[in-house]
Amino acid sequence: MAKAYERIADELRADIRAGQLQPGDRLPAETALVERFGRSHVTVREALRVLQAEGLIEKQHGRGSFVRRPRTRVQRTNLRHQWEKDRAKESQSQREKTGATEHDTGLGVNDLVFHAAYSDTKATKELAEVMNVPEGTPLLRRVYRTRYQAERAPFNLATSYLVRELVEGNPDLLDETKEPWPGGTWNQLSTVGIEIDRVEERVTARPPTAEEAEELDLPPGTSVLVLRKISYDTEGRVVDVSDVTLPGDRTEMLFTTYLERW
Amino acid sequence: MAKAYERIADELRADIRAGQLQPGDRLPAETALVERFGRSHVTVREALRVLQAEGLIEKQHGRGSFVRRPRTRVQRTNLRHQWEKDRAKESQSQREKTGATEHDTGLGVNDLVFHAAYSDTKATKELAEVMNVPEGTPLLRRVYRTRYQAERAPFNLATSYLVRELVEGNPDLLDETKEPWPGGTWNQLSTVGIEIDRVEERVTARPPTAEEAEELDLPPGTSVLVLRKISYDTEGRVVDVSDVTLPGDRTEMLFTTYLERW
DNA sequence: GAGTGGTCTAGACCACTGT
DNA sequence: CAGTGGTCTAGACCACTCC
Repeated sequence: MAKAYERIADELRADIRAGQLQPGDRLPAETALVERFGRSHVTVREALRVLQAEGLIEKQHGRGSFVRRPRTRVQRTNLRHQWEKDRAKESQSQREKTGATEHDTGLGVNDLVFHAAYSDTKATKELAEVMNVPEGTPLLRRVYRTRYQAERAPFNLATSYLVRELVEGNPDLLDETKEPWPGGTWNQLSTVGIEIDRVEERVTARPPTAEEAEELDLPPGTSVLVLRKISYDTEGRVVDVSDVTLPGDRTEMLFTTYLERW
Repeated sequence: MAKAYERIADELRADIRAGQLQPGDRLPAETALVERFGRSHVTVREALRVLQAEGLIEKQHGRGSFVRRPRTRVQRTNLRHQWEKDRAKESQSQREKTGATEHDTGLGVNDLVFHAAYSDTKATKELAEVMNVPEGTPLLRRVYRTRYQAERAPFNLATSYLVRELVEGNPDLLDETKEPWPGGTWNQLSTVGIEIDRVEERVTARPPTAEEAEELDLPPGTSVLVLRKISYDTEGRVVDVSDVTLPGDRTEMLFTTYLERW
């Protein structure tokens, strides 16, 4: 015999898949479902919880439960790296016009709110290994939050680590008030003679931590994409390690790989 | 005043983060927690559910709740595409020795169990758009399941779509009993004169559907990585579209992008 | 205030695991 | 069998939204 909450969930799921309940539609109230299925409040809520975990519905306190609509996606492509590198060599006025995020989203500079905070830190064992420097090497940590002007929550959380010694030749690079820097990190690095040669990006997925869910305003039933980006310069040194957390339900990452011809 | 289940979750979470509860450790029994916090069974379970959704703990019916250990990861890199293309031109005996999955996982051919099923289908509107063919174009659908010999559940679900007209010149390509094909799809395509030129991969993350959780044996509190791989040949045609579902907690995707020098 | 979902209780019984 | 987590009830009250 199937469990009661599963039968309820199955029936509602079928209604959604069949289109009897359309995206945006409100589900019957919990009290109505209690009536309809002859089960307790707790059991009905368990069924809704299953659907919520599948990302099929969204609950809104005081309003109701709704069939979820797909969120508009932000695409992030690895073609941006070449674009960023090219941009780093352009004139100041040209560079001021647009940033990498605008490139990805198609939005104007004025639609986005940008926040940066710099701090000094030392390489942990794990970071030291990735960056190929001794443990304890002084690093510059830069924390970024970017959000749409119209929304409260940022749409990504980014932390970048630079080797302090490599960048302190230009004091402006240690000054967070210079952000947002026209031309981005790769222009910053070019001022101290560093040219990026290749980028490695490692992608995994997991449910958000409590803190991430809070900060990114993620509803239950969503995942985050975790991206670690490692930038190598032309001498093979690791010059930047960035950890980026992106909402899984609104981010699409696009990677293009070109192959050698036969 | 904080909610009771949140206070319980916070306390247990702190214990885990502080290392008082190590990965693999069993948490106190629910009845013990009911005692300790002076709350009802339901409330304690709500707290554990929060931790489970964060992927911090794993519940095992009849045994207890345990602090989760990180799962061993499978890395999937885009360098494999060049590797696969190179391999497609090697001798039959050379190609038989190893497959792309073994390349990724470092395992031998004998550690893996491979299953393939072919069927005929027609391009849906969505697929037709991606493949740049008319809606209804005959396609060959190929469904793959790959798993470790020692485990029940496959570690990915893959579906590939080929334009039937492009491949039917070689009847062997329509025969699922020829799988696993030494040298993989790109060798198969080379037998009908197709050379792959570039690969686009789109990555998103979301919670598993009920069916995926079932088939991949995913515990609650995990996400899936969804990969759509589109292969273009040297004439710019889309020759393969593959949809792959990967467990987020054991898959790391690595993409390397090379840049032009200044 | 009416209607919605959210939290909580005290208790019962079921299902699974290990001895 | 004892001990674990899983399901379920009937009811109370709280918190939020909207009119």
